[in-house]
Amino acid sequence: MSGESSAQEAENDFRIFLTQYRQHLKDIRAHFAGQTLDGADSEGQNEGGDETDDDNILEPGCGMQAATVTEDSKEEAVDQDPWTASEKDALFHGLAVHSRLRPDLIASRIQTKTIPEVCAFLEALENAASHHPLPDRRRDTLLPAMEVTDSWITWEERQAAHLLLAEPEWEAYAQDAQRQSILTAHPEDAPDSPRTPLLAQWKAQDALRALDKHRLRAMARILRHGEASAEDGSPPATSVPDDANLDPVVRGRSQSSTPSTRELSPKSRRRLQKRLYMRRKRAEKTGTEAVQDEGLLKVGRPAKARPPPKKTGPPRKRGRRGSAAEDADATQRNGDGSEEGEDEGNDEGDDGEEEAGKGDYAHPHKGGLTAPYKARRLLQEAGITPAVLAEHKLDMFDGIGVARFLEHARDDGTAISISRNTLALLYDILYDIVTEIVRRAIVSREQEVNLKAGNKAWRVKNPDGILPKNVEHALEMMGAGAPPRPGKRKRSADNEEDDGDNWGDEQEDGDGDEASASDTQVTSDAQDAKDAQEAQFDLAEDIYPAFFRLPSAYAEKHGDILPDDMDEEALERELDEEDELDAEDCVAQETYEENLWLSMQEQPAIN
DNA sequence: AGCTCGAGCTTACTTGGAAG
DNA sequence: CTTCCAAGTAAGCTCGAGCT
Repeated sequence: MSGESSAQEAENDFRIFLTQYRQHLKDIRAHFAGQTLDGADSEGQNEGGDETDDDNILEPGCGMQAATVTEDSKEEAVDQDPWTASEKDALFHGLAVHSRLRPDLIASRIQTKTIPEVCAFLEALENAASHHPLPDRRRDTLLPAMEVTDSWITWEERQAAHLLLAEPEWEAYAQDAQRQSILTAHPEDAPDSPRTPLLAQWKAQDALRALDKHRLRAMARILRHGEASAEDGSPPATSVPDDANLDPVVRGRSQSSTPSTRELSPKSRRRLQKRLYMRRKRAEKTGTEAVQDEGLLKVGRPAKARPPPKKTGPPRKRGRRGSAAEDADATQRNGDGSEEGEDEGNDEGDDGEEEAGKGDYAHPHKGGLTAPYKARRLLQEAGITPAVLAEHKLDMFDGIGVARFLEHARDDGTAISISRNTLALLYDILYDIVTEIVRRAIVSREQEVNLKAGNKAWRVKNPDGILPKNVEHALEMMGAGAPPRPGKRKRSADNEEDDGDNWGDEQEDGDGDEASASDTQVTSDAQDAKDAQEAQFDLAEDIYPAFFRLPSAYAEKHGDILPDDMDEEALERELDEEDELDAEDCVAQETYEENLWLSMQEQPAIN
């Protein structure tokens, strides 16, 4: 057949897949919203239809306390905090989304109830259900799990690949349409039109949507500049200063800060001394004069002069080069202004390209802006400042570290990026975890201080301070072991012994020096390596381990799995039934897949 | 405190290829 | 042919760590 008809066929397949995919998406969203497939909310519906006549009793919105579930279960379910209607709503919502086996997830959804309280409520519900037995439901009335053949999976994979390509385009289109409608609602000539701030906001959003390694590095640079200006006490820059616009001398010393040596801490003083020493050594090596300014120098390779243009011939066309390229050019030239030996290069410049090969000049063939510079320029033009990054929750992670992770994430060298939303989500997760750790550490410390206050044998030096061991205790309570402490690379044997002794001492009366606890660490290299390896595979699940609750009905039957007086005939019968059910399921599966293939032949509704 | 080494980072240069 | 692009590379700076 012709390629045209096969293309049409593929397009039709994709439309069918899309219809199914959207339905599936809708179902999943309904599930997580706690709704049943027919769109009704899950209120009052327990899993497996556990309640029949009790709908009115267990209805979450009825405002009754859990203690009123049944008379018999009153004792178990009574607790100090009666369940409000909204809490019961949330509980049934959670039951629909998760299951009765995961009270931890349900409790986290309710937020105001603990796992034991949820367990007590579920127990009460089960007791209530046991007093109102359900009609015997045969297993063959339940829908089997459907297994499809490889050919269907291959077909779905193919369609999914198409979807993956098409989705970003659709999203962009939908967003454009939305923005256009907003702009239409706000005419430009209207007084106090929010168009300008909106456009600026959208530009920033677009610049930060997909963050590749270059943008991540540019972000890290912006944040670093922000921090540096904050430390200097200078007003925060509204945007990253463009080096090209700075005076070369100022730029060379842009990070210079010259505090008096006497004001410096011993650590800073030593750092400064080393810095100056290294400058002297480098100057000796190159035969130049060392810069004795205490501030930081401009890092990076110094720029060479460019050879002058040819005296004959037409002037070079510079039409398509952007202004930034001109700026970069200027940067490179200006950069040399502060360097030693620059004058010679300029003096000899009139000799033209003859001299270019001698190394005094840069190569006459000048490159354009490279990707890192373009990313930097893009963010600058979009008005990305540390405040904007903070607003988008992008100031938590080190951009360089994330960029390096992305670089190593794929072996095939494919360029990949990370979504702004993903980073913001990680920010939220980290925020939640750290908040919980801090909360538990404070509680741990308060309890410890209270306990010790009643006994004169204990001496608490700093009752308001949180100790590392409190944090470790908090981590233990959350099911995560204490992270490996940062180790030192090499220590002499005697030092290690000293540390070992101190470690024990400071564990006992560590109240005096909380901040320097990391100095007291002693772990063997092998242990460090092992811990590091374990830490590498830590996941969020390790922080919050799953809490399973086996319903009491299961626990009671535990002893009867293989009774001694087993009825062989009954067992045979049950196994035969099992086989029959399996056979029926297989037939159902085949029918199901046949229907799937048939549904492809129907023209789907295009939406 | 002086000195050395090396990692890590930034910046600019080089150069082959693509695009106009 | 000119201009632009971008990966790779060179050059320089800072700083941590460790030795003497």
